[in-house]
Amino acid sequence: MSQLEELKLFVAGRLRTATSEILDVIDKTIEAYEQEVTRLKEENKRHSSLLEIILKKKLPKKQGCHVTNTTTKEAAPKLATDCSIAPAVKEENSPSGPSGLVSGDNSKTQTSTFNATVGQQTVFISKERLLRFSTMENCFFCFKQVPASKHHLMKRHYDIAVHFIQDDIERFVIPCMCSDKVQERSHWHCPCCEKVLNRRCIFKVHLSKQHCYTVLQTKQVSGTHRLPYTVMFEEESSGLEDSEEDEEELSSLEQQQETTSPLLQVKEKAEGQLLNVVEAQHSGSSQPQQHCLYLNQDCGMNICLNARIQEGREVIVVESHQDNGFGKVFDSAGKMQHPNETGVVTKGKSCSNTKESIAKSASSSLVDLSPPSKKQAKNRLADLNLSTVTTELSSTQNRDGSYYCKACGEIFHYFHKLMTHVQKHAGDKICICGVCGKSLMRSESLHEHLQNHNTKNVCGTCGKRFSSQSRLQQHKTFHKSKTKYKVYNMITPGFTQDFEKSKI
DNA sequence: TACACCTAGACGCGAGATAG
DNA sequence: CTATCTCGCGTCTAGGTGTA
Repeated sequence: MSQLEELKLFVAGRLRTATSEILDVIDKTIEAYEQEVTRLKEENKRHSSLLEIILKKKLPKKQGCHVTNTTTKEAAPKLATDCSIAPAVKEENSPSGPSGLVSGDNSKTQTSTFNATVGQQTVFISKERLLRFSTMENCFFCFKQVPASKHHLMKRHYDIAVHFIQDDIERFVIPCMCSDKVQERSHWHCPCCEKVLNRRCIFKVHLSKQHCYTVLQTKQVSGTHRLPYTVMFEEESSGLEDSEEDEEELSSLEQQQETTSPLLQVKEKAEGQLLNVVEAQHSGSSQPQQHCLYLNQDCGMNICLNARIQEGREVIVVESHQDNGFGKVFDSAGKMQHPNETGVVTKGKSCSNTKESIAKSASSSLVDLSPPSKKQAKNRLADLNLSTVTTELSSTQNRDGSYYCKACGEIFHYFHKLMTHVQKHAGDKICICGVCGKSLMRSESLHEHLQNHNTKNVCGTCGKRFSSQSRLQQHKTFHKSKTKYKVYNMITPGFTQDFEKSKI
């Protein structure tokens, strides 16, 4: 037997051994997996029956107590039939919690399509549902290896969740750090359109505008107000371990509800006072007033929208304060320039071969910048940049009518968008603010920037200036939410501890 | 047809909060 | 104290619409 044959036999033997070992491990894994599935099936059944008991016997009596309670009451029957809700939402309703992800029974109904990379849910209807993911193993929602402790889930996920109302049910979406992560940051999975958004505010706007959901302020959600009646619900939810114990708890909970009903009256009274105070704060403001505690988001998002619609576009007049040097603009030669009445000083420069000639003409143009009309200034800007750029980085129209940039090949459906794009290849800023001298890429950006100098967009609370009315409105909602909590604390001192650590 | 404008979203930065 | 994270904001980008 040659050495080659011996080697073959040796390798074959090793391969057989390795294969058998691998198969053993797989068998064991499958066996353990099946056991887990069986256990979870039983657990699911138990939880389902328990949920039925709770829904039948307990929750109808709590109607009108609190949002947290009504959500659970309505959640099961509604979610079961609501086809408009994303798979993740349906999955959330399953009592199996995190274990449901591997449950064979639930595999059909819980196929989460919106987050294929992880298959996890990020939409919940109660805090307790989220806390079922609590484990000392790695957090299910974090990309990094972090133990999913209760504290972690609360601090890193629940506390910054986005709460919204869908079909009269309060839900919340937690941020996750799954493999869909955007720039190593937490992000948000839209439960409706599967879109991944990387900013909380963007996600809230997305929910509000794209899906017309009522987005609640973070600190105004029912789960955050840790009144006794919400604690009551927590106890109820935490008792989902054993049906017998649950029956006992249900009876005790009924007793608790009776004892806490005066607290509910106090809370309703407090809400009434709160609304009065809030309305008083709104008086004198042009913003629409809101009359519902749980429509606070309307004070923010929706009011913001209304304001944008109602507000006419403002004419910006930029004043150049040359006495103190503020607003002075200098050309490349150090010569002071006078911005035109639009606050725009065009700076002609190109990366082309004709750089010198263009710079020359640009320089002369700058000197000659007597205040022409805005349109003239724009035309000059176009003369200085676009025409030059197009000669150097000329673009071509495709047969289908679209345009593409010869420099990078990027395709545009609109010619003017191509022209804007081409400016990037010129490699220089083209617009300079006549007030502060800041250079910006585009005239639209400059227009937005100029509103920083507009005294109209000043926050009355903190005095901050903003680039646009919408930004100011967005900022005002920040103050508004804080104000409400101050009021809330005054009315119901019991809340103080919860909000002491907030930004108030 | 060119331009202004609106809108949604991305991106970067600084400030502040918080966990370790 | 430091690293990490979120948030608010300014700016940029691109799709789309209205209008002169």
